[in-house]
Amino acid sequence: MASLKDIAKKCGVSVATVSKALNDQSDIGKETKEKVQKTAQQMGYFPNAAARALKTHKSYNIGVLFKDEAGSGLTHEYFSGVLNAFKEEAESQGYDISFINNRFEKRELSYTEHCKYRNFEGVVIVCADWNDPAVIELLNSPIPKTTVDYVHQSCPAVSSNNIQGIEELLRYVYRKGHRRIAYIHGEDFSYVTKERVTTFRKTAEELGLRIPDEYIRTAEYLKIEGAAKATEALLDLSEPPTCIFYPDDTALIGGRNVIRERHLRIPDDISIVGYDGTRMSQLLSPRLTTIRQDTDLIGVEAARRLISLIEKPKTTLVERVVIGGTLIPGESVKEVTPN
Amino acid sequence: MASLKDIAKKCGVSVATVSKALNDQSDIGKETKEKVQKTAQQMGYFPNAAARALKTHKSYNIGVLFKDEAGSGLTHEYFSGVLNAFKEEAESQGYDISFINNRFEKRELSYTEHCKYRNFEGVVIVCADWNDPAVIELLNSPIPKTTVDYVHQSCPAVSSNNIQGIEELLRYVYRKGHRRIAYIHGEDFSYVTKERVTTFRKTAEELGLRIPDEYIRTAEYLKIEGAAKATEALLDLSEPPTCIFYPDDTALIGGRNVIRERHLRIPDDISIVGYDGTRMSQLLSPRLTTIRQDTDLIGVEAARRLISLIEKPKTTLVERVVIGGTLIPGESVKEVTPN
DNA sequence: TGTAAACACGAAAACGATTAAGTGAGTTTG
DNA sequence: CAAACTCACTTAATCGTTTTCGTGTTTACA
Repeated sequence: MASLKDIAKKCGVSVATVSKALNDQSDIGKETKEKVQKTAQQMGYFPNAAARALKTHKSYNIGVLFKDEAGSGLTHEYFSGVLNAFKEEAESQGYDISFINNRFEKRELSYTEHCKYRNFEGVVIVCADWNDPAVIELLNSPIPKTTVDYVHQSCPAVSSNNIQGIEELLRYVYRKGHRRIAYIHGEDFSYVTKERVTTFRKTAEELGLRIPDEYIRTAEYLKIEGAAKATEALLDLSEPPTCIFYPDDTALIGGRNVIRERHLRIPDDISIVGYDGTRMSQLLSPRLTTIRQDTDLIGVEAARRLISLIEKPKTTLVERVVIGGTLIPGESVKEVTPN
Repeated sequence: MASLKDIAKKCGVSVATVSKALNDQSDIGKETKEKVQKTAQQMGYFPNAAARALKTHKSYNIGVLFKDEAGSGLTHEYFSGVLNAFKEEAESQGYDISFINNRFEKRELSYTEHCKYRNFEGVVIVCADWNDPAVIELLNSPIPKTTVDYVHQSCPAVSSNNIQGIEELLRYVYRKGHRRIAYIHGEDFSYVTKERVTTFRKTAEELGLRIPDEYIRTAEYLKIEGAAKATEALLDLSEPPTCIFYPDDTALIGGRNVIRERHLRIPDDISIVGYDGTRMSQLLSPRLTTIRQDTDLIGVEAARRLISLIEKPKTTLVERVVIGGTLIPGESVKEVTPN
């Protein structure tokens, strides 16, 4: 409400002086500066964001691209966890968070245009269709940006360490004595899937495991049907696995249901492991063995990188940041004697 | 990038003319208007949000207060579902969404101040500590606002219909033949709990059910421990219930685990019902009998009310809007013969 | 003591838009 | 045919900041 003008009047100085005093500039007398600052405090002054943004082209506003499709966005624990951490960190550094969209008045706007319209200083793409031309345009735009769980040459990327995660998980299961281990993985085209599958194969080799082709199957992330089907197929094999890896904790439920229907006990008859460390995974009984992705750290790191890119573009590295996950032992993997 | 000035230059008219032409004002010749609009289109013009906000005091920006404490905020399916729907609806009406916080540069700002600073036109409070003085200040501020799941005299409130939900659930269970029905409800101080418990008691009376006091127990929302404990107590009764109501789908898991540990089968030995209709509830086996809260409709309705309040403050009713839930039969309640 | 540098502040333009008021040309009207 | 209107457009002020440049006063130094 109170503006620089009001403060200026009250202090008997010019608007320029007030502005400088509040911005702690050098060419202001100590006394005046203090007086102005005190008055501003008393009047409950804070700058008008619009005016400041107009003049300085700094909005202290960060845009978040967050497309919620088929329950894999905002309402999904992993992404919303990342967003929440991102928000906290960005806010603590003085930035506000807004959602990017592609609408403006009655017509459409590209994401990039929307960002310019709102003077976003940077953008984090947490969850999006990476093949969408509008997203690609945004990636190629000069706006500072950071991606989560997707690597693009134009900007820093923060993602969880799938290599370490899968390797750790597989070695853990191996130590528990399992040798017949199946992997139901997510969609083939996904970057994440590729990393995980490659690592799975490589680690298996290192351990001297022979993984038959029919042990490696595909099922959609976050959907139970595919995992259920794949589980059926695995259980129907003449030599079924003793342990099954699932794409994520949610898809795992599909397999878990099938196993229960067949009156097999987890982990006595068959062991299972998930991925994500969702809240749910630890509520179930037996608790899931899974990898907790560190959504907090991912979010915080993404925010730090982005803000660094905004504030010191020259010295900020465009690199991939990989955040390690944590193995949660749970109770869904049984100790067996290797056969 | 392109400003009114650029368009003006290109069209050989004044800035004012361009502004009017684009805002479809009346005192502009048809030809000029078309020419300007076409040029603007070609140049990829869109207004500068900051400049416009500065001049008009309209930011087309809505603030969301969303405090994530102990996993009950952004990362919770119910609230994030509401937020997502709110976002969609608000965006489709030309508003953008930002998060409210209480930080500004190095110091703190109240929520109200933050809203003024950012020129938010309205505020939706989705999830907050309603006893926090800062929240109360915001509620009492003149900023247009809407609350979700909390009723305050100052603004429209959108909430799910707990009365209908509990009544429907209880009548359903009754029809299935259950007579010994226990209710583990959420924290006593909560508005939602009060409504639900009152309704439970009233409906029970209407059905001629006698609910012993030890059948009504308290456990925290969204936490499994309390529900687990309460379940133990219920199962230890000399005459245990045949069906247990839980505060929500998540807390229910606590009870479910206890039941499984005791080698009781759901629903054959005991029936259970949840509340919320979370994704998880339908993944479990057996699928939960629960009430799906219509987060989509709640979000959309909250957005509509708020925007209506912003755009036509005189004619918008400050009333409570109650959104009905949907009974999801699931498989966790068994048909029994009443005893 | 004279000159230069340092200091403290103000005037004014600018950011990009909106809008009330003004202006000149053409049109209507009595 | 002069007065009164319309129409279509321009001028200029304004929103609240920031920032460049200018100016007057004080201090420093030779």
